[in-house]
Amino acid sequence: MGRAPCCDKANVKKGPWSPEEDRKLKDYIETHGTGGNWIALPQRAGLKRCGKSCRLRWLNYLRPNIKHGEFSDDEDKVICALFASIGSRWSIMAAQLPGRTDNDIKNYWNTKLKKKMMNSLISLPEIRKPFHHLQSFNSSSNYSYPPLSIFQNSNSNVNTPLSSSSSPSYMYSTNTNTSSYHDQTLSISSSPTTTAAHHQHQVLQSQDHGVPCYQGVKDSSTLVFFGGDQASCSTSNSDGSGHYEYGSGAYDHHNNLRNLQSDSYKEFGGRYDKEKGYYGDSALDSSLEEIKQLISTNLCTSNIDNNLNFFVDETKEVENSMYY
DNA sequence: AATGCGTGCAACCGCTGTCAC
DNA sequence: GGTGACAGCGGTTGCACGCAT
Repeated sequence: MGRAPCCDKANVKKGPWSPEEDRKLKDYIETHGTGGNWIALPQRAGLKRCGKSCRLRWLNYLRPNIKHGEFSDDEDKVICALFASIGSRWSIMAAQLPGRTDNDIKNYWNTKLKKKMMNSLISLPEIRKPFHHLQSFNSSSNYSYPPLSIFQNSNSNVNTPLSSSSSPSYMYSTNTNTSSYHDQTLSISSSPTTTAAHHQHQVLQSQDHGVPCYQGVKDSSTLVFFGGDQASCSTSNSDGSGHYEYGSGAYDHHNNLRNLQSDSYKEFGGRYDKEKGYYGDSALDSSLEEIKQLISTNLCTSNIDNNLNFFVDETKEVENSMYY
């Protein structure tokens, strides 16, 4: 036999904490500490809560020196850099950001920063620079990213080599009339304000299913391509409706269903589309690996701090451009 | 004013590694 | 050595709030 059950699951309160419960928990811990035993704590503190719930409440909300509110530009930089380096290791990120909790960082990334980065990364000529030396390439290329070492002096845990799970597959072109994108010469966009968030973009896609499929977003001067696998190929929507395809399928966050058959999205970065019956955030989800790789590559190819500053500045610019 | 929708975030869920029994 | 609880973590959900229609 192992240990006794931690608590009577049927007899503990769930849901939001009341001010009175907060006070009891805070008073108890400030007086007695946690004692390294969260399971026994609620009973001792006079709370009808599971120890796990108490721990979460304390760590995420009641603990001293917790920061609430807006994340600073510097914090944005750190989160982006760490995400590129170690992925969704929120607790490690929290260790680098005093006063922030893993839950806070996770929420911030999922609701704001991910979209900011996505909007920024897919539209910025500067971000494409690391790829300029590649005349042409596809998803089978052997290009590999060097490990990121930004924080190696502050925390060895975050100096983890990048994932090698997938190879980059991006192509950029100023040619707006091409339906087959292979072996195109890479070039820098001449349009500084190009963004995939502009609403009238038209969907283009590779017609050649014998090689990795590329989907692009087209505006008057620039194409931005994101790599994908065969599952991301789908029929083109060029009806000018403002809906466009992106990524590798719609992802339903609430039901954990991936719909690889979907054929359009309401809007880049959007949420649930009742008309279509699925979520638009999938564009972001399917490109997370691209975000990580783009951030990593950009960071690794030139001065890190300059690039981080660049991220923040350009993100603001793109955000502003979306609302003109 | 009523309703619907999008968003942010607190809290819960479930998994994994560790450790007590 | 096996079993099962604990602690910690990342993913997911539910709900309140604000804004748009």
